[in-house]
Amino acid sequence: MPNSVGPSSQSGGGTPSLQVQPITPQLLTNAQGQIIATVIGNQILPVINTQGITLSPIKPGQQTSQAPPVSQPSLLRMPHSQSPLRQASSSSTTSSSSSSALSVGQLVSSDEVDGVNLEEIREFAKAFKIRRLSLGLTQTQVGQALSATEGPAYSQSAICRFEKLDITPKSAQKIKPVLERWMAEAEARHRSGMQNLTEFIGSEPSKKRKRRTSFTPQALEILNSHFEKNTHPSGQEMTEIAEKLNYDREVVRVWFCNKRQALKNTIKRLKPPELGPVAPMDPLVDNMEEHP
DNA sequence: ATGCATGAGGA
DNA sequence: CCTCATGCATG
Repeated sequence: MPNSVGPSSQSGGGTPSLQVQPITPQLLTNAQGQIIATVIGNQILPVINTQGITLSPIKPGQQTSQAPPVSQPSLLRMPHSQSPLRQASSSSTTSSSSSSALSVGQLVSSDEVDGVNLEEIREFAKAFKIRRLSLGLTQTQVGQALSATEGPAYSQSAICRFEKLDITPKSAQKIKPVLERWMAEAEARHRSGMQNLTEFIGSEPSKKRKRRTSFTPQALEILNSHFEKNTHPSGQEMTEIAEKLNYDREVVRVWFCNKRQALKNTIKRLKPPELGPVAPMDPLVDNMEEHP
């Protein structure tokens, strides 16, 4: 019997010390891959929890509407006369080219890039997954339900990537309100006994798409070695690579595009906010997350 | 969960 | 051609 849960070596009567243990929700699934329950710490909340959704860490100030309050980065106010032109209208994204680069002289207490609070995103992503599982819904079901409603729709892939934070901060910020809004509705309906969360509005016949190319391990090694030397091969170079490996040139080009993109997409492993009195310096922390 | 594909928008 | 945001298809 494979014990799937983590170490619960908790001898009773221990001293209530300040043991910081990040809540790591574990999922109990059956042979069909269906979620049976969610385990958080020492508590187990089964999905058949018809009413008592015991998790509502909604703190005051959390908007349920889709109005993006666009929290402004704490700007240092200059001891000067400011122009009385201050409009709180949610302006668009001020395209800052450098996402990761931080200007010197701008203290960033909470990590955020492109005006996105990664901290908040991380928090919501985790909460979302827990709430989704509490309703007994799969990523696919959420995706389908989302397509059936007004507003932006997202696929299972998108849901997955959001939960895993395998996306850019910008994307996360965009999808968050959508999921937030939908989740609120879903929970409301759930309480009403209405199980019609996975309504399926017929999908139109979609265009046929090219079959996915499957690169051989040998080809991948060649491609990767090229990529390490140069992430941006010239057209000429790509043509030669394609010839040598006997793949479509376009396929090779796309491979490089996707490869480059893969390196950028992820707000995991973006430096988490430094806690406490300024950590000396993190030269290079390679943090491999486990994959649940 | 992730790899390759598509398509819009930008130089 | 590239980057970016996303999704279909697949392991």
